[in-house]
Amino acid sequence: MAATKPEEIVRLLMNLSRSLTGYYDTKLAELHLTVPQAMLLRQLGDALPMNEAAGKLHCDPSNVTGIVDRLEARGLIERQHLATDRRVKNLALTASGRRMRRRVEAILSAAPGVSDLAAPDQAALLALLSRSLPRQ
Amino acid sequence: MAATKPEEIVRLLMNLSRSLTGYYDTKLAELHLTVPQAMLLRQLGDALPMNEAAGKLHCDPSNVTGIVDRLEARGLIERQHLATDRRVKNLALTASGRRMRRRVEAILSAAPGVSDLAAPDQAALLALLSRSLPRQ
DNA sequence: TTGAATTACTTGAAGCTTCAATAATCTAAC
DNA sequence: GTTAGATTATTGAAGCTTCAAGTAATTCAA
Repeated sequence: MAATKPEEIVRLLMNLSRSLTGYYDTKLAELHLTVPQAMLLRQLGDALPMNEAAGKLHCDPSNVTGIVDRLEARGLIERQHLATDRRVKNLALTASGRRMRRRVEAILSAAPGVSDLAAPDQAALLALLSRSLPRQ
Repeated sequence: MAATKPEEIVRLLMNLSRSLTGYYDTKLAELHLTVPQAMLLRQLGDALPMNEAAGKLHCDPSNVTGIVDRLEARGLIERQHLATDRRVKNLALTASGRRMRRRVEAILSAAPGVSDLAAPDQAALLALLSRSLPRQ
């Protein structure tokens, strides 16, 4: 039997990732939310400095500014100045943001395809993925 | 033992995907190429209508226009009008594009993390991923 | 043959992403 | 206390991405 080409694994991995993102994108569109907006809402169980939000989202802090602008314009979150450090702006959900976050969580907790695997296969996949992840 | 949460698998999947893309991005930056530009070059073993290039890249045709603009400006590819159907523009590598494509292939064929798995584990991962991919 | 659909590509708007540069604030060393 | 250096958030530029709309060319049917 021929050796598995890592290249082929990468191809499948990217396809699956694109497929999942596409699913979330479609579901979230019903709420008029984008994937990055939903990812940010998900992190806001507790108020969070923009700074730390960028860390959770694995993106540049300057990126958070725009996402927050749009969520704030819709009244889903608000920037709160921190009294102890006036550079920092805490992101906090509004009442309507809290309701939206519950709907977002329901959508993001689904995993079409992956959840169809039998439990032992899911465990195996989890193990293999975590061993493929460099560092941490 | 608690059931594996599909959500956790998705998280790892996205992380691995981001990690791989980050690796390619860094390596390609040395060639002053972006990941989408490299992905397009990789497809151009033979000349291809922009149309079909969009299909291979799983993206909107309008997206190809901009990527091609930039690669063409650097003299790596060229648009060739098809005589038999003057709507179609074939994308073809220039001589310098062919050299660049070889360097791109060397970079994209690497799979850090994944390639460190033992052969049987790679085979298992391949199988699990392909079974997680919805349809076909 | 001509008029209506279809197809290929492009453009513009909106949003995401990164990087580099900037303003405001804070910390620490002097 | 003042100043030099870090840190937080923002802005602007460049590129990617999608969708909607537009143009040019082709196909097909009446």
